Amino acid sequence: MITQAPRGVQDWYGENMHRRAEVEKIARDLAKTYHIKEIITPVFEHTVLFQRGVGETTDVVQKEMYTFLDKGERSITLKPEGTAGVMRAYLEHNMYADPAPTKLFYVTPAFRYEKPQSGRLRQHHQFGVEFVGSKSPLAEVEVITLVTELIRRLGLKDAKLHINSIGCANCRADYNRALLSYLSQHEQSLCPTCQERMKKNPLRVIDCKVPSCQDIVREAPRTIDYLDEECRMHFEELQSLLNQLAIPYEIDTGIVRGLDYYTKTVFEFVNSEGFTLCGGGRYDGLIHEIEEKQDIPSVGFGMGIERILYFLDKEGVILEPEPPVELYVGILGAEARGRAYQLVNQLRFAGHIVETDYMDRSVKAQMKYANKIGAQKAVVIGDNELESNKAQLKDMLTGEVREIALDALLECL
RNA sequence: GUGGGUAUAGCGCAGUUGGUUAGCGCGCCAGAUUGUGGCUCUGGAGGCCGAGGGUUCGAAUCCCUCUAUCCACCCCA
Repeated sequence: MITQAPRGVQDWYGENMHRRAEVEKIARDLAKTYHIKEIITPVFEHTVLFQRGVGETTDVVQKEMYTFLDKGERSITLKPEGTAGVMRAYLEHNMYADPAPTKLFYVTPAFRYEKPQSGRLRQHHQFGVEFVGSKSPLAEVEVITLVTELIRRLGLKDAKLHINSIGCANCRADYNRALLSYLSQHEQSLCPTCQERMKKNPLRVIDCKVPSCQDIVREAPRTIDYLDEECRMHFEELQSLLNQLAIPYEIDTGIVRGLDYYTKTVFEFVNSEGFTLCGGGRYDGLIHEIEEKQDIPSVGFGMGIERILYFLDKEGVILEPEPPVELYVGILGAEARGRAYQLVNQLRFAGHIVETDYMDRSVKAQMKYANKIGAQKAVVIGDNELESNKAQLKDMLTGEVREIALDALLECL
């Protein structure tokens, strides 16, 4: 039992660890070209931050958070998503006093108490961006172009941008009234969960995948028809910018997103089977939820790294492989050990990937090992080599051997 | 949260209607003359058959419970 990790969490090692590191590297490198700065916030926060930020009525807050009392009787929660903590840090460190906008990216674990299945874990990892301080649709465009390019660099082909506008608090009141009155006409035909949703958060009914509910939803009032003048203009401008940038998109009035903080723009990248690769949108009300005296607009998105790896795998995308061992240095005899090892480290310090023997293996076994770890070249260092300053450098791919001066080994790599 | 499948060596799998020391492939370690890999051959290590209980003379095999894991739904990332 103690050799088994808790349910829904996994270790990262070997090939999978390398693939994750590659994805993160591609994301980081791209973010930096946008002049977006990295931020790391704590793994846990005060519970109230998520209750207020993510929203009391969401599933995430209601039943999926890892919440506990610490020894000082404070209610603490492991972060279930990346945005709230970043916004807290933004306010705590008065980043609104810096020249606006503030552009931040993060790579973070996130914790949700859910039943694990493929593409769904209790600890997962997100790469995300928060663009704080701009109400311009160019902020959405910035985030969307970044994701578009990220998906391109990762090599994912099967991804389409879907956008929608769910309006602001002002439009929402009108819309909810219209939606509720429509839904109540069809209440009997809705699935039981949707009948529940009607009472708590009618917007969620839109997301339902039950065919009978989808039939009803198809005719339901749409958020974009209830936008006020400002929200409508905003959405139109966004589309115009996307058109100018030749970024293909589709308006999908079905996107509502699962977190309460979204306003105006919401977007998702989905594959042909309808699975979400990543999602985001605008949340102009979030900062106000955390600190009432502030009212600062923001846009962001989050991408699940595990999910990206899953889709990469599915599409058969091959990422940059781990660099191979350039040279294996075999050691022959205890007398040569110290000086051979010194040579190994000299090459390493010069930037080369070098491996050697720690197992006191025979030369034959060492060559076998060099072959198994995929070393490109191999050389055996014994007393003879150290005395004569000459060694046999073997190309492990072709089997060719050539004699080289030992102190010129560096130049042969 | 609801429903279904699975659990035998590091990995992938066999294991008859319950029957004695639980196998195979790959991998790992060692050897096939003295200082050079890949191919081949030989040998070796490695399993409380997921855990606990029950039925039985006898359980990897049948039954129950638990745990883990996978899949679908829900939700999401």
